[in-house]
Amino acid sequence: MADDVTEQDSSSRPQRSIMSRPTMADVARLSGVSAMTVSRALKDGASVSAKTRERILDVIEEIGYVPDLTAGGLSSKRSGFVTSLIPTINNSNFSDTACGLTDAFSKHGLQLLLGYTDYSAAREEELVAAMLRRRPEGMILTGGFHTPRARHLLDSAAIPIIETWDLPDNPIDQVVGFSNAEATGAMVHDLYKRGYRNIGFIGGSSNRDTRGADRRAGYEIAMAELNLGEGHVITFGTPPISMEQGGQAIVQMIGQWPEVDAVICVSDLSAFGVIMECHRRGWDVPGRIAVAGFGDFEVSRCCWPSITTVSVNSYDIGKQAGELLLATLDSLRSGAEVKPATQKVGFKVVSREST
Amino acid sequence: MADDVTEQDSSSRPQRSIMSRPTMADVARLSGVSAMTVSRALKDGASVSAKTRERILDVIEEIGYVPDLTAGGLSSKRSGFVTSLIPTINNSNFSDTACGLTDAFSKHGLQLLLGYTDYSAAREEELVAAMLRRRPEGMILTGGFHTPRARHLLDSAAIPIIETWDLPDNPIDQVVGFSNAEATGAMVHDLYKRGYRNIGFIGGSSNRDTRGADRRAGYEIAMAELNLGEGHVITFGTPPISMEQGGQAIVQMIGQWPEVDAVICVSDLSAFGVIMECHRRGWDVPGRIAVAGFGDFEVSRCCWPSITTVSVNSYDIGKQAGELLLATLDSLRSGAEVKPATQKVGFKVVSREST
DNA sequence: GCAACATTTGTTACCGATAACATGAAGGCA
DNA sequence: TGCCTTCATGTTATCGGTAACAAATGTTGC
Repeated sequence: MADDVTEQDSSSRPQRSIMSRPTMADVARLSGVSAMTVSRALKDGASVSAKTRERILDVIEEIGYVPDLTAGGLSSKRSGFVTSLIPTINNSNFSDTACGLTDAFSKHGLQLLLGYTDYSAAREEELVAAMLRRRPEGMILTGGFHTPRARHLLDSAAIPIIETWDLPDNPIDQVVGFSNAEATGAMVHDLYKRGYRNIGFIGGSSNRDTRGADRRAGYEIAMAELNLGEGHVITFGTPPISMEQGGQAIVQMIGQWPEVDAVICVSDLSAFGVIMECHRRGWDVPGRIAVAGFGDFEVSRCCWPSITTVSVNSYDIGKQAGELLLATLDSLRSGAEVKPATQKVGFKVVSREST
Repeated sequence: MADDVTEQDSSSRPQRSIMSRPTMADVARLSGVSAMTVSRALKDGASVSAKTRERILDVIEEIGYVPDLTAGGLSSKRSGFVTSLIPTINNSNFSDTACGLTDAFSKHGLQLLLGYTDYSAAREEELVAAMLRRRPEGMILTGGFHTPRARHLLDSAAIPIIETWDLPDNPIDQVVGFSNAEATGAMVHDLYKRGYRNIGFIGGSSNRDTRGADRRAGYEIAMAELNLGEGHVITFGTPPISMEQGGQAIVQMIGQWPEVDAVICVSDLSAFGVIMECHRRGWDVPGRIAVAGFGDFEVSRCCWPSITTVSVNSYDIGKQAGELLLATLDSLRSGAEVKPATQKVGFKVVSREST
C-alpha cells in the first residue's frame, strides 16, 4: 500500500480567512427596516409587503447572510432537531429507517440528529444525555431496552418518544414496531409447512442485541408449539452481526447435529455467511440444508441461491415513526390530548430459493 | 403481510406531561451561588472550590438539570457541531467514514451532524445551506465536485473544509483522499500481470457518481498504457450502485464481447452481483471470467469465491479527516497559520479467489 | 501583621434571533 | 368625514447560557 503522505502546498492555495459573518441586524440596516421585519420576510406566512420582502432578499443574497438557527431556536424554544438512536449505521435495515425518518422530517423543517449505540445500553444512555442537551423536539429509539437512568432522563425530558423495531412490554411513550419473536415464529411455521422437521437456529451469544434474543425466543416457542423438540441453537460472538460468524456457526451446527435440515439465522447477513460456507464445502442449499435469514437485505435478493427471509419494511418504520412524531408535536402544540399509541408494522415471510 | 394496526391504549399508559425544564438559574438559586459559578462547575479546568462544585452537582442531580447547548453555543460562539455530507448512509464505505469521524470528534466534545446527498450535487447544495445555519465549526465533504453556489456558500462560511475520498484538482481547502483513477489503474495492471488480456469494465452510466467516473477513466488510461485496446465498458443505471445491476451488466458484457476474460466492477456490490449471476448461469469464476471489485466490502471477504478488490481504509479516511480538522481548529484558535494540505491515504489491491 | 499574590465568586453585558405587544398607514363603510 | 378594521412595521424583552472584568476571600512569606 502506498504510504500515507501529506503535502504542504501553501503556494497553490491561499489561506482562507476567518471573519465574522453578517447577522440579521446587518441585513436590517442595509435594507432600511428593523430586524423583526427581516425575520418575518424569512418566515413564510408572515405579513410583509412584497416589495419590502424583495428588497430584503436582495440584500441577503448580496451579503451572503445565513440565518443562525441556534439563536432562533433559543428564542422560539424550538430547536428544529429530532434525535434518532440506532444500533449501528452499518446495517442497512437501520440506515433505511434513518432515511425514512429524514424524509418524513425534512419537509417540515426538522433536522435529524443521528447517533449510534453500538448495541450498548450504556452507550445509549450516554447518547441520550448528550442529545438532550440539544433540546430535541422528539426522540426515536431502537428497541425497548434502556438503562434505568436513560429512562429517567427521557421521562424528565418531557418530549415525545417513539420506540421502534420492537413491541416493548413497558413502553416509554409511543411505539412503531413489530414482534421479533412472532416474526421468527412465522418462519419456523413456514419451514414446517415445507416439510422441514429438524430446524436449527443460529444467533448471537450476547443479549446486547435484544431483538436477536427475541428472535431466538420466538424460535424456541414455535418449536415447542410444533412439538419439534428443544431445537438446536448455535450462538456466536457479540453484535454487530457479521457474515463470517454465520460461516463458522454452520460448520459447528452440522458437526454437532448432522440431522439438521434447515437453519434460521438471526439475520440475513449470517444466513449469507452460512450459504457461502456451504458452497465452499459442497453442501447443497437447500438440498443438504435449507437456510433462512431475517431482514430482507439486498444481499439476500441477489445471492444465489436467493435467501428466504422475514421482510420488514425498514424504511417505512422510519417514515411511520416520523409521521407519528410530527402528528404528536402538532397535537401538543394545539393543546390537544395525545394518547400513547402502538403502531404495529407488518412483516412477511418471503420464500426464495434457499428453502 | 399482517396489516398495519394502531392500538389506542390510553388506559395502560398515562399521558406524559410536558412542562418546562430547570435552567442554570434554578441550579444557582438552589445551590446558593451565581449562575456563573454553576457554569464553571460544569466546565472542567475552571476554578471552583471542591465543596462548592459538589454542592452544585448534587443539586443538578436532584432536579435533573440538563444544560442547554443551544444557549451555550450562542454565547460562546462555538456550536460544537461538525457537519459531514456523504452520498448515502446505505453504503458501508461511507458509513465507516462517518464512524471514523464520530470517533475522532466525540472525545473532543464535538458532535457530528450527518447528511446524505443521494449522489446529487443539487441536494448537496441544499444540505450545505441547511447545515451552515447550525454554524458548524467545520465541514467534511465527500468528493471534489460541488455546485458553484455550494462552493460560494462554503467559501463565505469561513470554516475549515475537508474534501475526502478523492483528490480534487481544485480543492476548496484541505483534502484527505486518494486517486480513484490511479487505484483502478493499479487493478488493471494487477490483472495484466496475472495474464488477463481482455479486461472489461462495469460501471454506472451516470456521471453523478464522480468517483465512479474517475474509476472508469483510470481503467481506460491503464488499458491504453498496456496497449490492451479501447477496452469493453458496460454501463447501467444511476447511483446508488446496486448488486442487481452487476448481474444484468455481466450478461450484456458476455453477450457483446465473449472474449472478455476479466471484468473490473466500479464497486464490490456490482462485482458480487456479477459473481452470483455467473453461478446461476454456470460460468466459472475465475475460470470462465475473473471478477474484481472496489471498496473491500464485507461481502467480498465472505463471498465464495472471495472477491479481489481495491481496499481503502474507509474508517481511517474519517479518522484522519477528523483529526486534521481538530488540528486545524486548534491552530486557528491559537492564531497560528494554517496551510491547506492534501493527505493522501493509501489503497491496496487485494487479490482473492475471484481472479 | 501586612503586603503581594492566587483562588474563588459575583456582576454586567451580550450572543442573534423571535414572541408579544404597540404603533402607524391604508382601506371600507355608514 | 369619521370611525373601525386590516395590514405592515417597529419596539422591547427575553430565550439560557458564557466572556470579560470586578470584587472578595484565602494563602504565603518575611
